[in-house]
Order: sequence, then structure tokens, then C-alpha cells
Amino acid sequence: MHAELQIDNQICFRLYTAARLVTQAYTPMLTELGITYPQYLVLMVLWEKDCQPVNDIAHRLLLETNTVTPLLQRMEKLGIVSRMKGKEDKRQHIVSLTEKGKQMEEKAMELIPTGMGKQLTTCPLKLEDYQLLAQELDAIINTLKK
Amino acid sequence: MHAELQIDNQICFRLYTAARLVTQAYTPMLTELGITYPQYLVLMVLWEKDCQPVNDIAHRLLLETNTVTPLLQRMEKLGIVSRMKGKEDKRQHIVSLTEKGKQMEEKAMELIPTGMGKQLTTCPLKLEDYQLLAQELDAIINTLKK
DNA sequence: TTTAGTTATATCGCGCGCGATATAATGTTA
DNA sequence: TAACATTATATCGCGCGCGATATAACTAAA
Repeated sequence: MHAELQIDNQICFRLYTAARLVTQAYTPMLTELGITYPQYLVLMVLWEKDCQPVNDIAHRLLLETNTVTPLLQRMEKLGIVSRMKGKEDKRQHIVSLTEKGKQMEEKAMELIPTGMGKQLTTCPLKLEDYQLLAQELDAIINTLKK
Repeated sequence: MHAELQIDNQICFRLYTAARLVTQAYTPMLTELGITYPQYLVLMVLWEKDCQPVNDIAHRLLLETNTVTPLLQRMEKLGIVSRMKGKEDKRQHIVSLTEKGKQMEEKAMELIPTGMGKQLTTCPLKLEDYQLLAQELDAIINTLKK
């Protein structure tokens, strides 16, 4: 077995696994909110700035529009966002939060920080480790995004 | 907007994005091999130790068997692995590499380290940064896996 | 102004991940 | 040994991600 191909030596497998497990850790709180993790990402983008075209949301999340469009359609069915044709550019669909979508921010604020805190109490990483991790991940992300 | 819910402050979003982008970076080489990234993970597990039951492969990858079973079925169709009923325990399905599956290790060795190296040449991270990153990811993974 | 090119969004198909459930084989206990 | 619990694998349904393609609207050039 080539050492270069050993799974334990792979950063990618660790990223793949850590991303899945952390997303799973969000799931109980998100289920209480009635949404999925990618839907939560969209909500965070809209809480930061409401009324954005599909493209801006996709760029913010580094996703393709063919991922985001069906996501938004599901969120519209849930009554969380609404979509309207753009006025000046009729190709655009402007996505905005409904009242329900806006109110979910407070609920998320109650549930998620404490919920994640509980699950990570036994994690040996300290604040500066998380900051370092964030920097390292940003370096990889910035290198690989086009 | 609550600072705790800002997307830029989220480790989870970085993990989610970094995992997707690194997997995407593997894709050109894996396409040449005719497989996907999760299939590559299974191959690495089997290159390390051939002839394993479904459960052992799933545990190694921290995946559920209902993810791994269809993955193995697709790999069997591709002629990469074969599956046989276990002798002592007839519930088990023992997964083993075919000749094609074994030979793919050399091809992967030619393609993947250099292919990934090229894409990460502009990445500012050094060897010790990657080692640190691996440790931090392992800390998160070990905390969250049950 | 017609033509050609670009952009914003959508649709389709397929391979994951995973919760829920089913089924068969093994283990355990009364 | 009969009844029950456990284990290994499989099936189903659904929500992503994303490559490929389609369509409508805007832009630029002839």
C-alpha cells in the first residue's frame, strides 16, 4: 500500500468526515426549526442582507445555481422565503424572507449556539485553535475556488 | 444580525465548503479512473486490507451501511469489487477487489499526488500547517463520532 | 435593427448521505 | 427448544451537489 494513498494521511477524508459530523451535530436543532443545513446557510445569507437574486446567494455560498434553485423552491414551499421576478432585470429572481423566515433568526439564536456548545464541551480545541483552523480552511478555500 | 449566526464566523460552513472544493479538486483525476470520491475512499480501505465485510468498510469511513451498500453495488457493476456471502456468518457480505480494482492503485498513484500537488501550489499552507490541520480535524471528528 | 454572444435561472439525471424500515441470520434467555 | 433480542445487510424516500443542457432576457456588434 502506497503511503501517499493511505486514508489516514488524507486531509480530504478528514474534511469530508468532519463536515458530515458537524452538519449532523446541527441537525437536532435544525429539525426543531424544520429546515436542513443548506437551507440554514441560505437563511444566514438572507438574515445578513434580505432581497437578493439567486446568483448572489449562490456566489456567497460557493454553490452553483442549479443547486440553489431547487433549494429555494423547497424553502418557498415551506413558507420561509418568497421569490419575485426582478424589476429592472427580468431574468433575475429576487429572493426575500417571509415573516416566518425573519422570525426564525431568534429561534436559531436560542437553539444553535447552546446546542452546538453542549456537543463540543469535550472537544480539546480552544478558541485560538478554532481561529487557526478557520485560517487554514480559508487558505484552502481561497486556493481552490475559481 | 446576531454575530453568532454570521456565516463568516462559522467553522461548519468552512468545513462544508472546503470539503466540497477539495473533493472537486480530486474529480478530474478520479474521472480519468472512472470513479467518484466516495468510491475512491472504499478503494483505499480495500487496498489497505482486502476482503472486508460491508460493516467494517462503513465503520472505517464513519458512514452508515445504507450509504455503503448502494455504493458497493455500483462499484460491483463497474467491475471494481465483488461481493460474496460470508462463510462463517451468512449475514455478512464480504467485499473484495477484482483485478481491475487492484490495478487501479498504481494508476491512482500516478495521477492523484501530482494532480493534487498542481492545484495546491499556490496554497500558502506548509507541511506543518497541514499536520496541524489534521490534528484539529481529528479532534473534532473524535469528539462528534459516537 | 438584425445577429450573435452573454447572463440569470431553471430542468434533468445521477450519485451520494441518511432516517426509517424490512429481512434474514445469529445470539441469548427462559 | 421456543421466544426474544441483536446484528448484518438491504430497500425506500428525500434533499442535496453538480455536470449537462435548455430557455428567456439582456448586451454588443455588424
